[in-house]
Amino acid sequence: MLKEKSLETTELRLAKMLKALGNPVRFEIMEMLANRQTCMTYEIVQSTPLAQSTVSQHLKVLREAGLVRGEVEGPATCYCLDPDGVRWLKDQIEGWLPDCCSGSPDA
Amino acid sequence: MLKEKSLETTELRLAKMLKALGNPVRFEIMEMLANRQTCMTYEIVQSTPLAQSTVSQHLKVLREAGLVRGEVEGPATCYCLDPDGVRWLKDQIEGWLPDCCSGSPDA
DNA sequence: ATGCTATATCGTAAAATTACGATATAAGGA
DNA sequence: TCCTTATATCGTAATTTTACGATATAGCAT
Repeated sequence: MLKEKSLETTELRLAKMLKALGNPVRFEIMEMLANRQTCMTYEIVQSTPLAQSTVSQHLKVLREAGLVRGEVEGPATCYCLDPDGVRWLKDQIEGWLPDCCSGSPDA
Repeated sequence: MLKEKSLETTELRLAKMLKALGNPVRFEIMEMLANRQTCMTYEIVQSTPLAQSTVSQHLKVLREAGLVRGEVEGPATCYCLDPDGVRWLKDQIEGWLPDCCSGSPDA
């Protein structure tokens, strides 16, 4: 019974991550962080045509999904990918594969 | 230059997949297919409170994203995950990790 | 305290997505 | 041919998401 509860929690967490990544702006932010390792919020804002408040909201969604981390650094905030979250996501998707637990032949 | 074009294509494909997975109904369909290996369309319809036309549209989105395959089987259609697409998705997400190309220490 | 910079939150209009019923298509069987 | 079954597509109403400006919060100077 406890197992089932945590399965549900796993599903919810996964669905939340995927929903966060389903938006093109948030996807671009993830790509940017993957390429640049870290970014100040204002750098992310500058890389888009959007208002600062909009980007801030998107960052919040990514944060709450466990995909990025924001560390306050003086008056600004430094964002980076959350490697644990991303790795977890990767593992979950891998778990969808029928042959996930045996060796992968040629991929 | 050709490389950049294909990078863009990669990004677009990835964004499309994630967008497809960002919807809770489509996510549930993926989970169902991952658990059951294959499903007839009407089985998927029965597993939701939604109209047949709605489910059909969701399946189309998943198909066009390269996440599922539908094979016509007599008068019905048999759906299953597209292992190539799912594996590709997993690899792309793995590529976001900073240590993706070295050995993973303890994960 | 005042002012400046960087972010976050709130309320709301605009845009996009979703779900539906109706209708079309396609494969078999009588 | 005419039904029946299973699925797909179309047009549109309803819901959800997004983007914005305005405003609040927080840190750090002067």
